Amino acid sequence: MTREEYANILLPNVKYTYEEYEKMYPERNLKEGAIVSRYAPSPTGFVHIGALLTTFINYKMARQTDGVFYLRVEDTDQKRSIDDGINKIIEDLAKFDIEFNEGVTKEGDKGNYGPYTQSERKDIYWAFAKKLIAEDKAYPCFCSEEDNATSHEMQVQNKERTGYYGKWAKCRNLSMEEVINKINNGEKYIIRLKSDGDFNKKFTFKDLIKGKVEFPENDEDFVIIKSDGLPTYHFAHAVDDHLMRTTHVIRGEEWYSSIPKHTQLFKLLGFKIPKYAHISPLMIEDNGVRRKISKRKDPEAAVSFYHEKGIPNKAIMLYLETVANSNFEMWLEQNKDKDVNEFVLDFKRMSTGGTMFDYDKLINISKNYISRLKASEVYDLALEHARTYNKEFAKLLEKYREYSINVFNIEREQKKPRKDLAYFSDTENQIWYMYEELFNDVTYDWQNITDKKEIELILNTYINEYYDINDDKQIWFDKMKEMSEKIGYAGNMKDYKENPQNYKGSIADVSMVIRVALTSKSMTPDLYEIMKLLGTENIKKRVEKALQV
RNA sequence: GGCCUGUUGGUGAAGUGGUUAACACGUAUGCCUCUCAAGCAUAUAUGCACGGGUUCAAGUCCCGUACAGGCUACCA
Repeated sequence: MTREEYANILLPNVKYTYEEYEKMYPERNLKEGAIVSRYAPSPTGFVHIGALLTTFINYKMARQTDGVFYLRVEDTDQKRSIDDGINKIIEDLAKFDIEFNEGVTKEGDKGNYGPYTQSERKDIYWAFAKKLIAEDKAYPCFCSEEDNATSHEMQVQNKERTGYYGKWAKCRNLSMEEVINKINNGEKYIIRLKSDGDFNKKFTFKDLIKGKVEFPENDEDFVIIKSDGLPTYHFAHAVDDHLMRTTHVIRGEEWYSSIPKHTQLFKLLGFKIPKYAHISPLMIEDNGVRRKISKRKDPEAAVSFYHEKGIPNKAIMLYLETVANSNFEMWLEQNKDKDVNEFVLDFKRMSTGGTMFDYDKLINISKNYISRLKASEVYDLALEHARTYNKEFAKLLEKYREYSINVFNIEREQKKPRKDLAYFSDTENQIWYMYEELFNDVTYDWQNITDKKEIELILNTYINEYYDINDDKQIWFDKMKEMSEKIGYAGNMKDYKENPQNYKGSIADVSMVIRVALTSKSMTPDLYEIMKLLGTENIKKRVEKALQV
């Protein structure tokens, strides 16, 4: 029996040979330096912030080099897969403007390197597994779970390294005849790699982010084909990334330790080793302990958390970009007029340790981002958020579209726009008083001036003698000064601070009374602009209402 | 237990052997034709985890310790 025949018995009914597959998926014809990268999730239907970071880096690297970014579904673990999970992932990523130019789409596969779903590539994996068996670089293993558990226990007891290697690799030296006999007896088997590595030998490896490192060679005969016939991650990674002609494998740090396995597999398969970049995880502080952000424990791990909070997706991307390359912030500062996409991401500037997830920073970025938008854009985003999370308020926004846009425009179109809205779940809280419908059960906190007579004096004097909707801002302010002085208040803060005993208070106190009467709040944006929008009728109504209290 | 990696202010970080350790966030105070926000100004590090060593000179190179993270599955 030749080794080819033997391989055929172990992995029967394979349609094509590995040589044929190699021909089917030729080298890509891309310009020098173009990066082919991918996002390869398990279809769990859930994108978390760490995955989004990794995906973004993959996407951006391909894009900035005119390369290819594709989506591959890693569903070799059927237990973890969720129906429709991949569609959810595609939708979520689209919200962040992450789009694929190849791979799985909602309408099926796109591109010439498919199928892009691992469960549909069984024949391909088998073809390459056969090659390894024929070359005596892989072998069937009949060990049961219990066998392995026993070995593991003994290894722990003897303080030896755990794993299926060396003398623990019981099936490694089975002869072809012994194997055939076992198969004829109906024994189940998996395929393991016949490792040629020596744990006591080291090799150096260069990671694009972490730099040069030494690893011991892999001597474990790890599984490449599982009992369900599907490949393990390791094997699928080697075969797929080779055949799909991936140039850069950019993935989470949890894979870093698998480098000895992966490079060995590529070599044994005769593949060119791709470049690797391992991204350090996003960390979170939990009771004084830093740990990797976790989907299960941390609400902020789920991308949906930010959606609910109303942090714009673009702001999240800006934050992730600063996490990826901290000089991005400085670049933004110096290139305000340029498109964000012009920023070039650099592996060398990525953090080698875990980055603490900085929520305050995210909020700050979001606040700045929103402040640079046009009022109509803010309106659109606010409405979109309200439609899902605050339906009543959404109705108001829709009913008063133009008016609402004007509200969002207060102190916006100026060189230093106002920055008080950081996320859209806060919208109503920020502007509710601008809507008559919501201005019902208000209470007034008059701050410094508590005497009712004074309040009446200020409001009446203002409405009857000074207020005119047609005043421009300067006149409006001059009048405020004039009135303050007339009724015994300092017209400007300097005078008041110099001789407080000469006045009942200052223009600030007078303005405050008007502000509270009109909005019921002591902190608002520019009073003049608010009044302009409220209009004479509402202003009079609100003053009356305030006087009745 | 083993194998890798990391450790600069409250946080993210710049820094790759040589003056007073960038910058941003946060915090505090002050300034401003009204409040708040913004803006501006100022302040905010027991000398870069700790202990040794190399060097004329070390966050910056070497060794050890501590702490943290990842991996150590027929999961990805």
